[in-house]
Amino acid sequence: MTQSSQKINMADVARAAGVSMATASRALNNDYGVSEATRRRVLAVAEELSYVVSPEASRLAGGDTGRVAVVVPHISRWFFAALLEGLESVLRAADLDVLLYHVDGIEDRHDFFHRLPARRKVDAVVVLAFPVGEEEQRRLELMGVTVIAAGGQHAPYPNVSIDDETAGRQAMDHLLFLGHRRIAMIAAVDPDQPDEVQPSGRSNAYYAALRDAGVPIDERLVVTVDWGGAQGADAMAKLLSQPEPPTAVYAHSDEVALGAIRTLRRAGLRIPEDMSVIGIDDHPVAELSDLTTVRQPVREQGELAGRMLLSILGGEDTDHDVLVPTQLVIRGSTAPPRA
Amino acid sequence: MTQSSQKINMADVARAAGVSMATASRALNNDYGVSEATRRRVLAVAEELSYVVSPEASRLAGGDTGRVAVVVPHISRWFFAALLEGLESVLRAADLDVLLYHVDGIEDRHDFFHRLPARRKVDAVVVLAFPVGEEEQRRLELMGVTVIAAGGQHAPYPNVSIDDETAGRQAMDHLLFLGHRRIAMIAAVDPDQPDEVQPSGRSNAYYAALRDAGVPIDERLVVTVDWGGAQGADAMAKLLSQPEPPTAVYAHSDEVALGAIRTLRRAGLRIPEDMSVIGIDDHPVAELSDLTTVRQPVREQGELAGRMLLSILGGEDTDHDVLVPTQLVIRGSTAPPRA
DNA sequence: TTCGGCAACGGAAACGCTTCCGAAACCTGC
DNA sequence: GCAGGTTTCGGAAGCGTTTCCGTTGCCGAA
Repeated sequence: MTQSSQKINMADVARAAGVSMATASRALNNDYGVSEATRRRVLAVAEELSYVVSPEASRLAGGDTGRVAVVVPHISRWFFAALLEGLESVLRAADLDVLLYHVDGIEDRHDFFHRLPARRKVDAVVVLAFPVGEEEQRRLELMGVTVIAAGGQHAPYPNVSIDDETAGRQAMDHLLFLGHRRIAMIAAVDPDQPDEVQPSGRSNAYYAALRDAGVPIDERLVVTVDWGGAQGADAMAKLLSQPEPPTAVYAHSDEVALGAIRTLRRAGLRIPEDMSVIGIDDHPVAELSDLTTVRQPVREQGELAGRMLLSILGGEDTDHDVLVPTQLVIRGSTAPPRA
Repeated sequence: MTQSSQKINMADVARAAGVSMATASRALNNDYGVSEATRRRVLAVAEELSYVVSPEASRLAGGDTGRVAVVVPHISRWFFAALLEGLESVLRAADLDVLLYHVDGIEDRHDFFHRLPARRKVDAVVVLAFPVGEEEQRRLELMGVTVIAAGGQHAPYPNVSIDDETAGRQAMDHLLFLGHRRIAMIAAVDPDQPDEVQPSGRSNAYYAALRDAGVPIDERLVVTVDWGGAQGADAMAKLLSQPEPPTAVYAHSDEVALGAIRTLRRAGLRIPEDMSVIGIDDHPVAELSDLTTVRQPVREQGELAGRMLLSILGGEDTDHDVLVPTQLVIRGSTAPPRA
């Protein structure tokens, strides 16, 4: 049994290597002031004894925790998961551990900011894709650590995200360019977020695009639903029940768009002949469903946020806000309206 | 500024409450041997001073770390994310912190088991949905902590998962019941996993079901691809290029099935009239795509694993293996073959 | 009144490291 | 050969808790 290895500490290693603990510590941490020969010897002994420093003791004595808290409102939705994946990869590459905090729903969220379970446990916190309210900011401040954000909007912290309004414009302009004039919008809101802080760039884009195109706005063509495919399906039904349905639908996300498509299919309508549909995100299934969309690089945003954090932690200056570009991806769900 | 709160330690609290550190510690930890009045006083002072114990110091002196490592091969795939979500929710409810380790690809995986970055940092590790090789088991043992698994197969650890073979049988039996005889299988393997440890329950089900139904096996109807929608699409194309294509397709997962459907649509074939398609998992988009599938409760598996871990950590006995039931969900992608 | 027992509490020794500071050993150029 | 500088290294003081023992004070029983 290697059970005994549990009890080995730095003193043992130092003794076995014939050096003091001070030197052993420096060697193990690749610190300055140890000859190459000594370092190698210490490292060899450590390896031999299968020794690893106790993070607890190390942190108690030394400085930072080597951990960062990541706060996410959802895990199993692709967007959030992809963001997390990108972030985790760069943080772990930098030997930072990721503490995952899923704030599931408004109550859980309140609890998180109130109890601050990550307090004293991390060097930084990354807020993933949700807007932080003012009171919540004040709570976060109590932690006294660096905070950055990714994937969200209007964050008061250093932030990487896309420009939602631009993305929305790319989608709308595509539909307009194809000749559509009766364009509906299925706006999606996250029921888990307080209303006041909901970003609205994707909605703004709708109105701005129509205005710029000189198309009058018909509020009956705007449906707001909770985020999700099923809700998108319902919204589409609502749109189809109107006396003068749209010829195209702009959905705030691909999932919502897919829901809309299901309704259209069930109604016997063909896509894109009878109705054009466009989403945002470029969710993996968008490609499988031949859905035209606006792509945003999600994993990259996570990675970028990770690098941003690393450099802030390293004391470097960085851009406060990084905007990553989005891009129209034309597939088979959009076409000019029937003449 | 509450900056000063950073420096407060238990000694300060003890002093302010007029007790010794020993008592303060006991009060803060709800330990035995403190009068109710004293405890309340200490708690009040702590709250007042906005004090929280230093986890590092606490762990150094005391026992466990209050953390558990979760190892996942993928994050942005729905199945893994949902599993993680369930697990995280119960662990965090039990005040355990979740350390996330994404082993991305075979190299990263090797590195993880070799360096054991979670060593000495956690009380337990949860292996999420991937088979652990023998050498890897040996490495894990070095950590000297509890290990459990979820969502995977044949784990040598306490485990919660579905019975893949049963799930596969449910899918196959449905197709057979509908009258299909030429049934193809699109088998999916994870390119990130070593071949030897790939579970094959879903494949076994295919052969067993056909055998039991007295249908001769045609190996040309079996296509094995890497996991993923695009690969499913390719596989379907391969199947369609045969002189005598199948009348139904059994895909190892919904994503793969969706890929197959895209190919079928592009080929102008109707589903289910010209071809039945069935998947496994009940991915959220399966509903949106009207895909018949075999549902497995994913989040629940994560939660179950969490509870299992909790009771093991609590010293209780638990079932070593928990199998959660799967269920056929009939939607619009399957029908009897054309006469 | 005395004494055993118990609840409440305090002193102080770990826990395993990092790092300040000083000492020793080595090198350089003259 | 030596002053002065540069490395390399060791001693030891923390870091902020938990917990083992002991002590004190109080109560009821003898």
